This record gives sequence, structure tokens and C-alpha cells, in this order.
Amino acid sequence: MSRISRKTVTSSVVDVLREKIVSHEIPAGAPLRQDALAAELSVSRIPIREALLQLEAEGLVEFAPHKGAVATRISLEEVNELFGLRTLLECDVLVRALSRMTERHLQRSQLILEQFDQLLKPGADLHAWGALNWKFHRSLYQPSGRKRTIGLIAQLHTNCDRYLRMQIQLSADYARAEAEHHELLRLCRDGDKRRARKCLREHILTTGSELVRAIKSIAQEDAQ
Amino acid sequence: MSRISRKTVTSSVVDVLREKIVSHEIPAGAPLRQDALAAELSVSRIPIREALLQLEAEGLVEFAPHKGAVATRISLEEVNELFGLRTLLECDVLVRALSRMTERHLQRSQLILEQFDQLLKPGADLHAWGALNWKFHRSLYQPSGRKRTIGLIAQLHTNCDRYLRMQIQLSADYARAEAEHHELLRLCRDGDKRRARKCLREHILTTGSELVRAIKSIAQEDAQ
DNA sequence: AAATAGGATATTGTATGCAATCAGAAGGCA
DNA sequence: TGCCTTCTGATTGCATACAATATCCTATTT
Repeated sequence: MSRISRKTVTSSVVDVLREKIVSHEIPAGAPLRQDALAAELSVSRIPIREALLQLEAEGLVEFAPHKGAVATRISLEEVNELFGLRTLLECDVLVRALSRMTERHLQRSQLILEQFDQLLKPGADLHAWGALNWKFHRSLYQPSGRKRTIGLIAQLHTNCDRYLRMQIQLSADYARAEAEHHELLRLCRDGDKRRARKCLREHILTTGSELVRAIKSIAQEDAQ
Repeated sequence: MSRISRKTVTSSVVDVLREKIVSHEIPAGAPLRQDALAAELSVSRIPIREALLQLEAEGLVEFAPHKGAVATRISLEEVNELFGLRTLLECDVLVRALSRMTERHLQRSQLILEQFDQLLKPGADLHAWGALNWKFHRSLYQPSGRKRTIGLIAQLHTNCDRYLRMQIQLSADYARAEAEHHELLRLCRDGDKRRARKCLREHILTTGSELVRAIKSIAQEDAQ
């Protein structure tokens, strides 16, 4: 069942670096020295370079010829753009998915939500939370069959996660997200396209604006 | 003015291979042997590998570990999805751009359209046509300031171009596109968001469905 | 003292070579 | 014959080594 899939060194490096960047272990703006990373991960620079190229495509890294890679720094405008893109793409694909959604799909999504409930208590393993969140959203979109769109959305989620993890004050927002997930799934079960779409739209946009607000307040504290 | 920008070998290889794929000199489904390409372009396999990774991110190539890269094969559904995505993203970004569009922007777009007129006569240098087409669209979207979105759209255009070039019977469709471009620019000048959006939407969607129709008829001929 | 040129050092870009893996053919066994 | 194993050639993945470029420091000049 579980495919053996020989992992290449490069793909492992991609995963490690992605997590380091999304978790801010590598902070935004930090230069990514190939030698240093190679030594740290005990590999040569080739897989490091190839990994950095892939991360550049994901928007987590910027490459400058002969100067090296840097973890992308993002502005408030770009956060807005990211969440705007998510709204646009996810609402579209959700509506398409609703036309083809079966009981089976709904049950799968329900199961993921139940895993969520268990996760929330111990107090926020952010990595697991982000992964599950994406899994839930993806589960809703998959019946649409729009693989390319879903791939794009996946990248947007990775980027959004990175900034969501800047917020320390979690419980309130995550509880809200949790409630909205249940509401969304209920509307999908009812097949109410219009309301489901609206619910998703607000789910994404409020998350985005909460984030922007939090970042702004952090920035103000720093300025003092 | 024009930055010197030392081109790396890798970036040249990316350009060469992209053009080969988009122009169908490398046909869909063809395997891309690293050694062969390296020999052909007189470089080592390293820049070839790195180029293939970038092209994978652009959706022109698929990489399978230990098996190598293949020029992506695309289905009719995916063509539909591509044009659907373009519609969604481009209409959104156009509306945003219209709020900030100045006379300067309009003039720049106008100039590009004039270059178009000259191009059409000699009889379709497809590469130049695609490049100009993108330049015109981008010019309309740039005032939005949505860099990330525009980047995504750029990739979609590359992919669409690739399939547009399957159509041999050009003049009719390109003349239509040409007329629609003028119409679109006029509506932008008027600041008529609703009509401009609708015009763009139809511009993209009809191009897409014409393409699908053409591909279908080709496929039918082949089947006989 | 400020600015500039030059060179030393750090870092990236690319080539070459070897190891790991895959695909297909040859051969053994039921 | 049909199926599984083993081998061989082709191909990719990765490490090492070298070349090209950028960056920083210093010395020199004005």
C-alpha cells in the first residue's frame, strides 16, 4: 500500500529546509550558505543547490546569481495577496468539487476534522496543525479533479503557514478555524454551494486579516 | 539602463529547453536524457539537471526519481483547467489594476498593440507572437502591483502558448485575438471595469475553447 | 580624511568521476 | 511455454575538484 519510493537525498533536503524556513528556524532574510548547509546535513552542495531551486519555485527562497539564496522576506501587501489568491482559487475549486462530492468524500473530510479535535488539546504542535489543516482543505477540493489548481493552492498554504506561525497567541484563532471547518463541512454536506463558498471565503479572509493585524501590532512593538 | 546581468549557463539552458518544449521541437512525452542534452549544448549535466528542475516548476517537465525527466503530456481537461485558471486570475488582477491605471500605462499598452500590427503581416513568427501577447497582457496587469499573481499568470501563459502552437491554422484566430486586444484596451481606457472584465473573460475562454476544438479535431483525424 | 584601485578571501557555478538504481535480456526451473 | 532470477548496459544521483565571480579589506593617492 504505502509505496516504497526511494527518497533521494535532494528530496530529503527539500523537506528539511522547507520545515526550517516555515518554522522560522531559518528566519526571513537569512542567507542560505551552500557550504554551511551541506556540512550541517552531511551531504555535498549539489543536493543543496537542487533543493534550493525547488524551494525557490515554492516561493520560500530567492536566488541571486553568484550571490546565493536568501529566505524570502515578505511584506504585508504580499500576505494580503497570498490570502487573496487563496480565496480566489479555493472558492472556485470548492464550487467545482461540490458538484461531484460523494458521501465517501464527506466521510473522509469528517475523519480529518476528528483528528483535529485531538490535536488541539495538548497545545499546538504547529507543524502537525498546518499539515492537518491542508489535508482537510485538500480533501474538500479533490473531487473537483483540478490537480493543477490544487497544486498551486498547496504552495500557497505552505507560504501562509509560514506567516501564520509568527502568531504566538494561538488558541483563540485556532479554535475559530476549527469551528469554521465544522461549519464548512456541514454546508458541503447540505450541498449549499453559495453558503459553502461564502463560508470558505470568510474563513480564509478573516484568517488573513487577523494575521495582518497581528503582524502590524508586532511591528509596532518593535518600533518602540 | 540594460543591466549587464551575467547569465549563468543554467539560465541559458532553461531558455533553450523551454523554447524547444513550447515549440514542440521536443514533443510532449519525449524523455529528456541528461547526457544527450549535455552533449548537444556542450555543457555538463549539472546545469542540465538544474534547468530541468526549474522547468518542472514551470510545469513543462516531469521528473521521476532515477528515471529522468519527460516533457509533460497534457490532457484536454488540463487545457481547460489552464484557461480556467487564467480567466480567474487575470480577471481579478485586471480589475485591481484598473483602479490604479494611469495614462502612462495605457500608452505603454497601446505601443505594444502597435508592434502587434506589424508582426501579423509577415506570417506568424509564433515565438514572437506569444512573447508580445504576454507583454500586452502583463502591461495591463502591472498597475495592480500583484507581483506574485502576475508571476503565476506568466507561467500559465507559457503553458498555454505551448498548446496554442499546436494549431497550424493561425490567421483567423490571431486576427480575432488582435481585435479583442484593441477592444479590451479601449474599455480599460474608459475605465469600464465590468465590461473590461467581461471582455477579458471571453477573450481567454474563447481562445481556450477554440483550442480544445482544434485539438479534438486533430485527435479525430489521427484516430481514423 | 575620502575615495579609489588592487588583491586576498569567501562563495557560488560548472565539470568530471564514481556509486546507486533501473530496464531489458539471458538463462534456469516448474 | 511461462515465470522468476540474475546479469549487463544505460541512466540517473551525488561527491569531489576546479573555475568564475563577488565581497571585503588594505594600501595608496589626492
